[in-house]
Amino acid sequence: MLTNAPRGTKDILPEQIDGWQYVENEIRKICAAYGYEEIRTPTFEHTELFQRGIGEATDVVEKEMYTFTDRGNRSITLRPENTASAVRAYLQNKLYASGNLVKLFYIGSMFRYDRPQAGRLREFHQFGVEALGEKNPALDTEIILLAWNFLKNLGLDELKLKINTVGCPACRPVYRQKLQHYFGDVRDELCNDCKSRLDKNPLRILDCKVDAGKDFMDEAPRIETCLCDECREHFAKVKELLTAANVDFTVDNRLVRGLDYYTKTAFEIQYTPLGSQSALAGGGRYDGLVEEIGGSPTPGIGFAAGIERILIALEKQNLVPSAQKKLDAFIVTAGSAAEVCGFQLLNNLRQKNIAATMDFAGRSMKAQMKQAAKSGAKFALIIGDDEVADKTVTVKNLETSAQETISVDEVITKIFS
RNA sequence: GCGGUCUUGGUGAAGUGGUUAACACGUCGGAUUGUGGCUCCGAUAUGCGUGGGUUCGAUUCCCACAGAUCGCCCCA
Repeated sequence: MLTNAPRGTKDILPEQIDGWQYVENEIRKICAAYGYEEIRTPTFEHTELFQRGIGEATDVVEKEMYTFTDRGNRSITLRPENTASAVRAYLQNKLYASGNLVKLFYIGSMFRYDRPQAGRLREFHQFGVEALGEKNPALDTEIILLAWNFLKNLGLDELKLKINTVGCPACRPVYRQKLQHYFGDVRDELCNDCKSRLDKNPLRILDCKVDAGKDFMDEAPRIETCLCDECREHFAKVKELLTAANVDFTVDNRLVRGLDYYTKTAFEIQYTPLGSQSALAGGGRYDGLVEEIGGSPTPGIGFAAGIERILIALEKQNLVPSAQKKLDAFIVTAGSAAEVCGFQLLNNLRQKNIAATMDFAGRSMKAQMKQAAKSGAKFALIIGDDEVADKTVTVKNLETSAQETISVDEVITKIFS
């Protein structure tokens, strides 16, 4: 118990950190290229921010949040996603004051109380971007391209980009009603989940896997038939620009985002080998969110990507580079006088940022040599009684086995410069 | 939240209702004087996820719980 991290959490160990840093560096690179700046928001927020931002009726808010009352009697929630926080920070810090489009990205832990699985943790890490203040469909495309190129550049194959439009407050209600009528007629044939979705969120019936094969699905009304002119043109433009950018995508009318704030463009990038947790990134436009949180009407669009999932995908394809951190030197000593000299030398080397270490366990010289070899150090710096007396060091090149004895004072200049 | 599978040392694992829980890797030590990578020798689980139960006796059978994993769900 004491030695087990809570269910759904994981330690990221030193041997895994290369992959994380690699992905984080790639994130920073591509965000710089696209003009997105990093923001870091608090790990927890007022519960109400998520209730309002994500939507009361969503699964995330209904049953997946880590919510507690703090000692000051505030209802606090560990962030289940970062879009609401980013928008809150945008408003609180008046980032809109620049008058320009505000482009942000973040990397951080998110928390959802879910049943853990490979690629699904209770504390997990997302990277995401948000662009606030512009409704141009070119921006939708920019965001999709950022996500797509990011994953492509990592070398992942078998990526699938799916896009859809979910309408806006003018046309979605119309579609919603149409669906309710349509599925209402075949209510008895729906699975139990979908029966309750019928009232809450009929759009979600469309991507139900239980009912997927049933006859009435094919005939279900399509959103295209209900879109208002603005949404139709917007979607057409996004598709046109994606095509111009030479990106393969499929329009999936069943792609419905689970968070209430999405409007118009919705997209998802899947990596099919991941099985049931195949969504690497997902996002879309959320033109109503800023207003919902208390700002003046401001369009926005963004996406989030799961870093653990990306790493699983990279591992599957052997794409995680291992940065070999080699030691420059391993100091080997024999005798207590030598140990002091060795320690001095160790300190001097480190002052010059030369990666060095020595044995502190009092092992035999032979054992120290073994360790030196195993450490990957290029040089063994050997100090025994003779060297102490002469103020010298025997430098052995562990790759070539060549060795020479030189003055201590010359070690840094002769060997490591 | 629902259903299935799994859980043996630092790692990969074999195995049995009953005296020493195989093997391999790793780790540590040694093979005479101050020198590694090869080879050889030796050491390395009072313990078989946790807690109960059945039994003369359980790591092996039963139950519960926990964790991992797969599918559902959800989503990144």
